[in-house]
Amino acid sequence: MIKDSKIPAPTIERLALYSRPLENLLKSGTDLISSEKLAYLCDVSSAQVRKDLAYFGEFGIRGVGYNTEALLNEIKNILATNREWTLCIVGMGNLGSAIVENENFKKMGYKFVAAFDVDPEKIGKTLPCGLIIESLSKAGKLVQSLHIEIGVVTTPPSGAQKVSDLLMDAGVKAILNFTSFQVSAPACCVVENVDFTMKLENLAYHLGRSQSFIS
Amino acid sequence: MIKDSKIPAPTIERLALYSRPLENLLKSGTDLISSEKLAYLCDVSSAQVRKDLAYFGEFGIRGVGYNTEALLNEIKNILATNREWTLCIVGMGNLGSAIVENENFKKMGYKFVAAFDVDPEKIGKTLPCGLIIESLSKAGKLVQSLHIEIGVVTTPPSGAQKVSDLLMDAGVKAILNFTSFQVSAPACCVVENVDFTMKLENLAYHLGRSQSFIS
DNA sequence: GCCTGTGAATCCATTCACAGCT
DNA sequence: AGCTGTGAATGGATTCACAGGC
Repeated sequence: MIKDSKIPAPTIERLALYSRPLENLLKSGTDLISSEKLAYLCDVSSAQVRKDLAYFGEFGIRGVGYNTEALLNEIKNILATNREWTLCIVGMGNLGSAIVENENFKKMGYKFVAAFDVDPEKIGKTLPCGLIIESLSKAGKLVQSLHIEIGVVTTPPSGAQKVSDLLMDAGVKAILNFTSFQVSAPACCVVENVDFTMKLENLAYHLGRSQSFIS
Repeated sequence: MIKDSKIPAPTIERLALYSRPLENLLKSGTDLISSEKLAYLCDVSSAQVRKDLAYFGEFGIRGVGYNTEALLNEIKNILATNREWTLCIVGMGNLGSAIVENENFKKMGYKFVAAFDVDPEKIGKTLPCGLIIESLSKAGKLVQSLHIEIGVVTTPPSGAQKVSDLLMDAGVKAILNFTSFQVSAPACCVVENVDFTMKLENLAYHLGRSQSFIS
């Protein structure tokens, strides 16, 4: 199904991007879409859309466009988002709680089956979603018995690497890290770091520059 | 202070990255750092560190390295994070609430001065941080009177563009968008889209591929 | 005529390798 | 000797432009 080995990382990110408007188009009954239109909806170039898709096959019809539903299915298949994934989360502060409760994740097939913390105050409490907060010391066993595939880290930054290592040792194959500490991992695992204070610093940079033009 | 116009976007992102370990090094009393060491801590190449910094000036001493404190200050100055920024947030669901409460933001100088929602159930409620949730209809006036510079959007995706437009019309110069809808903006404004379900899809892609090697 | 798929050309970012300073 | 700063070389990704099929 997949043509060949080396696909640019930005291409993968954009596939996820493309799937968003496709989902909407499908609901609204639009069953045909051109690269031009999809590109517009995602704020990229049409050549980019065509090239990205061409890495994985020939999904379109020349002179016509892409079938919305078929294309969306292909993308989901490529991204492996047409199945359920089993996750756990460590660090049940404000952010962690918000993330487990997020209905969107569940809708998209990301299912939290365990929540951990080290704070004795929190351990044992039941979350609105029904999960009971477990001691982090149980993570090793639960990752195995519940076949947890992805670990989400929302601890303070100082604990991020240790927690990630613990989860990966226990068998987790991917880490989604929300702390400001850049987590590293062996080649067998994948890590995504999502530090959103970094995004704010980016905004600050641009604002700072445009303001200095005025003064 | 800044050498010239076109600086690569990845460079800006990495400056924020560099500031994290520098902050720690400063606290631990390390007052000298080489590009090699800093690179190691951030998981990039030392040439990359030097090139990134060289866009903005000559901060190091040949044969010696960089002064930790001076370098951190330069970076903060470049990113314009050595001052306070005034923010508001729209959409007080789980995620929105978690973000306003985030102590880290405040510590870094990002100060929320208003929180909005459209849900009459939520309007008027007081948040733990002390802010009262206001009706979105008051956003126009409050953005002006409180000199709000950055708007954070944590609404459902369907409302993201409308809310962003409203905030930008009112005078906000930057949007941090947490919804899955890709918000676009006029040239005078900056938008950062932080869709973390996209990060999960990325992980799923890699996991899906490595599993298909086994089967 | 219209729109996809794709080699070729272009653009951009990273890495190399070394000159220059301490 | 050690480490920065930087032109030159390399490697990737995006855009161009058009051939191929509807």
